[in-house]
Amino acid sequence: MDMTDCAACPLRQCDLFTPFSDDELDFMAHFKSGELTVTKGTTILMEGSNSGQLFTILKGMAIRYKLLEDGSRQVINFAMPGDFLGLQAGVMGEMQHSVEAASDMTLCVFRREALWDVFRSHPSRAFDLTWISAVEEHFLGETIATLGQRDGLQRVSWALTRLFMRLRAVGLGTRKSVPLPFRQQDMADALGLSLVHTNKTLAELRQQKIATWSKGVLEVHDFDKLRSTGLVDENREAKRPLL
Amino acid sequence: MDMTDCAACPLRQCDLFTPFSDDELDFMAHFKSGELTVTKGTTILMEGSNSGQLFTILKGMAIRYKLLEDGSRQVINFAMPGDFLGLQAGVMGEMQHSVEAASDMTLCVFRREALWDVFRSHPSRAFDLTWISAVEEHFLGETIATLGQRDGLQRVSWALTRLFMRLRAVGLGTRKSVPLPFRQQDMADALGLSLVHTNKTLAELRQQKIATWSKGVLEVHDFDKLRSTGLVDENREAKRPLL
DNA sequence: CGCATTATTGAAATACTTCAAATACGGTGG
DNA sequence: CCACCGTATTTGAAGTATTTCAATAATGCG
Repeated sequence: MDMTDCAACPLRQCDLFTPFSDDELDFMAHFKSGELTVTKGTTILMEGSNSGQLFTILKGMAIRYKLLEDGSRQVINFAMPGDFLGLQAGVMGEMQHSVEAASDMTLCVFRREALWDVFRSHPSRAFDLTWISAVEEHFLGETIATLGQRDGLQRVSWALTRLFMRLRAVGLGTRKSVPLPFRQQDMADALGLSLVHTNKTLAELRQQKIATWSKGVLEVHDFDKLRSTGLVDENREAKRPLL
Repeated sequence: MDMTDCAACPLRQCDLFTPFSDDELDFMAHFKSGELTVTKGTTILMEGSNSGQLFTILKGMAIRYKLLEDGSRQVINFAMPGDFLGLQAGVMGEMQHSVEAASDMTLCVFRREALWDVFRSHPSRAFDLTWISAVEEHFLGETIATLGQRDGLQRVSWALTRLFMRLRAVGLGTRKSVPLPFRQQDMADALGLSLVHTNKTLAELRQQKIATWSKGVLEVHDFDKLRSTGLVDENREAKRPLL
């Protein structure tokens, strides 16, 4: 099988993540049951379903979202390489949101039953799982603060700043640009803004030579301006575990 | 010491929570290091701090919030009896939000080091911790959807519905009313609305004889109307673990 | 009783939405 | 390689929910 060896996993190199011990590495290789390749548009996990699998994103990006009763869609966040998918169904028995591939993707697949083994036999990795969950909570809290307290320009700047920082941290793009394969509609649904307003706000950032997002690529011309407009604080992201 | 025995803990009776096995009960009693009583207004946990303690709320309610760079405040959510506080600092090493008592409270206190014991020696309880974290994530996702997609009346109705359901589930209040010791400003900061608009929206719910929130008590006159206005679906809350 | 905090109400200002239509883009088949 | 079609982006203009400003009334605490 043409499967990336965990030992050779490029994500391990990113200093966004805490390093693996040899033991942990062994276990991950055992935990891993395969690799999945999906094309843009594929639904990876479905709200209400109880997938038998858990994933870590190796390549590509995805959209986590909820559909509301009235047909509108809320994008919860954007998932990137290194992100873990399916933990909710793993512990609660049911996904609370759907996940759709925004680009072609490669995913590391774990059997759900293996989750029990983690808790029974690898307490430090179980701890890491909870850690990952706590990190997720932290970002959701920040999102709530953004939707609740910031205006359109601040929201868009916040989102672009965070995406840029995260993508750079996993080694994507160049010094001032990163791939960003979403539609403006996705961004609008993430920020609770209308498509039209999102578009006009992006136009303003472009016109002010702060950032340009076009054809799937985000170019940041003035990072500090973008960051301060989005009210994102300067200090670097804390390390977190990778599964 | 005048401390509630875990075996006698009234929260265990609520069918919102999964039942305890005798083993689990034993462990919890061991895990518990004391009880804390605080008065309204006390800051229990502080953003950026690394508290040595974890808590389960036994009595009273609290506000989880973040202060933003520009001075505004976002209330992340309201914490009620049965909620677990401090897990973020426990695993990530630092709180990402503050927690302040909205009424006089009684808290069950756990030593932070005990968290390690849980993962090392009690895998099923460790699993529950992750479960609790996943439940938290679920609610934050729902909050994001509310702030992003719903208008003022829907937001207020959503919040009152959830609070009412949750408080009833932990045995508080009567059939149609529950204690709700927050200020309108707290609700406004939670929903991303101005105080004035929140007030006018509450006035409308009152005038329409749907719900009245006054002097720390929420009376729900037409639950189904409130629920449907807030676009909350009918199915009952899934059980979750209690720590 | 008096003071500080919280709730209430009216009116003006505005950020954002909705509607509508034009333009650009990307992929497909001829 | 070009023509075509569906999807995504862009722009203008009118409408509206919500904010902000400002002032009064009620509540609760020492």
